[in-house]
Amino acid sequence: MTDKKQQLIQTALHLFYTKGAGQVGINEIISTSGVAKKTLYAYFASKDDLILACLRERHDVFMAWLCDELEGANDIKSTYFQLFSALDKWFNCKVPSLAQFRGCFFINTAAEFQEYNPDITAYCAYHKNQVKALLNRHLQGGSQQELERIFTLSEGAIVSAFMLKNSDIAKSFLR
Amino acid sequence: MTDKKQQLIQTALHLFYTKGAGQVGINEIISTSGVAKKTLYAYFASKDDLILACLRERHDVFMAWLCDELEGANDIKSTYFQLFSALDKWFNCKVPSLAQFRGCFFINTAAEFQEYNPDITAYCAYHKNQVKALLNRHLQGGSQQELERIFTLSEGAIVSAFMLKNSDIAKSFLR
DNA sequence: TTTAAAGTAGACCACTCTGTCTACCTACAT
DNA sequence: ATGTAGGTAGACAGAGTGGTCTACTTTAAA
Repeated sequence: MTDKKQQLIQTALHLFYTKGAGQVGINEIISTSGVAKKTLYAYFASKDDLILACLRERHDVFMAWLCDELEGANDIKSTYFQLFSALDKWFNCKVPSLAQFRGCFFINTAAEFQEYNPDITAYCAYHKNQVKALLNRHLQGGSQQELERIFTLSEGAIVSAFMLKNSDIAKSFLR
Repeated sequence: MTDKKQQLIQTALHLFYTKGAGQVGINEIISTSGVAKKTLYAYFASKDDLILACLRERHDVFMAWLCDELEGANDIKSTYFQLFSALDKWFNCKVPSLAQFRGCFFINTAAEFQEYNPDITAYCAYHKNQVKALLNRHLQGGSQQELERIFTLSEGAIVSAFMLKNSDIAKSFLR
């Protein structure tokens, strides 16, 4: 992984996440990153290809963070508590690696691309399934219903925190 | 409200909802609706203005439907049951007035526009608050926590049904 | 010192987009 | 009958898009 490639991914991810992938043009990415357009197209076949790379990058960072936050949780109660404690930190911008909270990058991107680019929406779905699988690993012996409930509640919290600018919503599930 | 104006709103809403507002151009709207471009700009100041009109239209239709579905619910249990029964019908495309399920129009649109157009995101937030207020009216005497829980769970269900193409998710909260 | 790989700057192409404008066409009330 | 309001068709401007290409520069290994 070259220096320039990483530089492009970092810059693009930041812009895509804060403004929405559709609102950010290639020219903005190259001028912000200071990398030439030719170099961008040497590493990425298209803008969509770059978006996919950003989704993968975000997925890796997000999963690493969430894995860490859920460490040690081994039943419904502890998983539930640690999950919403983690979300609360995220919503209140206390997790530097996730950048300033602007909702879920995958939900936002999937909403923009709908079925225009199936690869992108498929990757967004993949991410959500991975999160769900991680939760399932911690809910040892928990029912499928419990998993569905905790996952869906966290999805709703992310969306609500973003749309209603209610960054303290996760707290209401901690009591 | 003129004939042509309604025609434009209906056509635009359908296209915006199924493809995403950003993916639909003015030219597609006029050619699909059979209304001249000049007429469109006689009724709407800009594309964003038309999007706002579509959000308002969708809000009216959606609230009328939800109001109806929640009729008679007067405690936590009945509200919860009627809400998720309604969502299940929506997800499985059994509500003609809401058109084929493609997630929440307001969440999708807010995700696309982020802060690029504050009027649009503000209206999307307004819609969610109205839904929440409606639920609150049915949860007579219910705690704020119960309201937050049921609202957030339904938001999560809408997002999950769309992203994971899991149209039966609402059923798992009925048992 | 030479050579090749990797990068830069930015002109350029073909296309799309929103929004404006001209020219013409009804329908109908006065 | 004529004027007016409301409509159509579509050319057009101006800005912006993703992506390609040429020409030049830097870097570093052989």
